[in-house]
Amino acid sequence: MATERNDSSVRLAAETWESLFRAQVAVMRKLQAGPAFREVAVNEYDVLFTLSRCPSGWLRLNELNDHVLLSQSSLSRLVERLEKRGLVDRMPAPDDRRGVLLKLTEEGAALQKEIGRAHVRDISSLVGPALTAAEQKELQRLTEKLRHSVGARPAKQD
Amino acid sequence: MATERNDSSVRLAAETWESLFRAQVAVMRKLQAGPAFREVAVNEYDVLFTLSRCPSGWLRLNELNDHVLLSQSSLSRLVERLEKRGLVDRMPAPDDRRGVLLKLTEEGAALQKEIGRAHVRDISSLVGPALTAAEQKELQRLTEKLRHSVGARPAKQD
DNA sequence: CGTCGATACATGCAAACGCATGGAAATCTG
DNA sequence: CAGATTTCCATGCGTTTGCATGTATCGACG
Repeated sequence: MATERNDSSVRLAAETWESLFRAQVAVMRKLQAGPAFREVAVNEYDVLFTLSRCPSGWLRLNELNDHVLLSQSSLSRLVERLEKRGLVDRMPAPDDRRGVLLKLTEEGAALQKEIGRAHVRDISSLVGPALTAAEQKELQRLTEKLRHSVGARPAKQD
Repeated sequence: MATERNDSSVRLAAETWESLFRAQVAVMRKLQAGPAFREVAVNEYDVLFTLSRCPSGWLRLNELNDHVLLSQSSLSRLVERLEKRGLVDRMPAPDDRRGVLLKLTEEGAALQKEIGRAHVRDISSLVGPALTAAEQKELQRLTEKLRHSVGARPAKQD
């Protein structure tokens, strides 16, 4: 019975998603317009950011692809560009010779920090005035819960 | 003092945004993979959807652009494609001859409904199990609040 | 050990995108 | 009302993206 859903609950889920999506669009639009994304595109920064948050420093291309809204081939070429710009280093994975490990270069880490600072400031100036601290915490909790539930699910039955 | 923000509040806002963004990515990834978006891309469906929700039926290209995360030129060409496929009608705006009015054709409206149904089902199967009804309502409230606050703001000072 | 399917990444190619710009119409200014 | 400025949409052009496919490696199985 948990999987059975009536009209109103289906409608609620759809409206919730649409609201989340539109909010994301609205915020993203402002962020993109800011000066922080002159040098690197949003997807590129996203990759740099994800690499910067990786504890070991090295990350598989594969795993990176789970965090970014890009196809495998596009990510492959995006990383290729970042490498040519000297922002990331590549290395064949030691335990799986199909795999590729990625790591920020010094320059890449520096650029990420620099853009990250401006980025965070922009975000704060958008989100800060919109929601109280408690509301932000609650929004964070709900979106994390949503993400984990969605990510854990093994896709949808065909 | 309302505009002054300390480190922890800046960090909270950034973490909140990242969580929202990642949740959006996770859900969008699943939605894109579904069979609903074989015929039309997400951006294209978004346009059809927005037009379907327009009370008068006709919508300015200009206003449409506020809802979609696309540049003006890309939207222009996207609409051009939809027109060639017979999904939307164009018409010069009567009161402003620079403007263009858009409306779904019968076929476009039918396609939007068909895809919309599948889309809503997919969303429900992702969001429904993740959050309780109360949580979904709260998430909707918070994201709406965020969107309105961000949208109302006249962009950022340069 | 050899074969077969699955997985990880790269690449050819057409489609879609953003930036810069163009032209036409509206609006502002003196 | 003439000229300057702004707004709205279209278009040229180089870049980025996704799909389909290719190549190499891994893991499973007889």
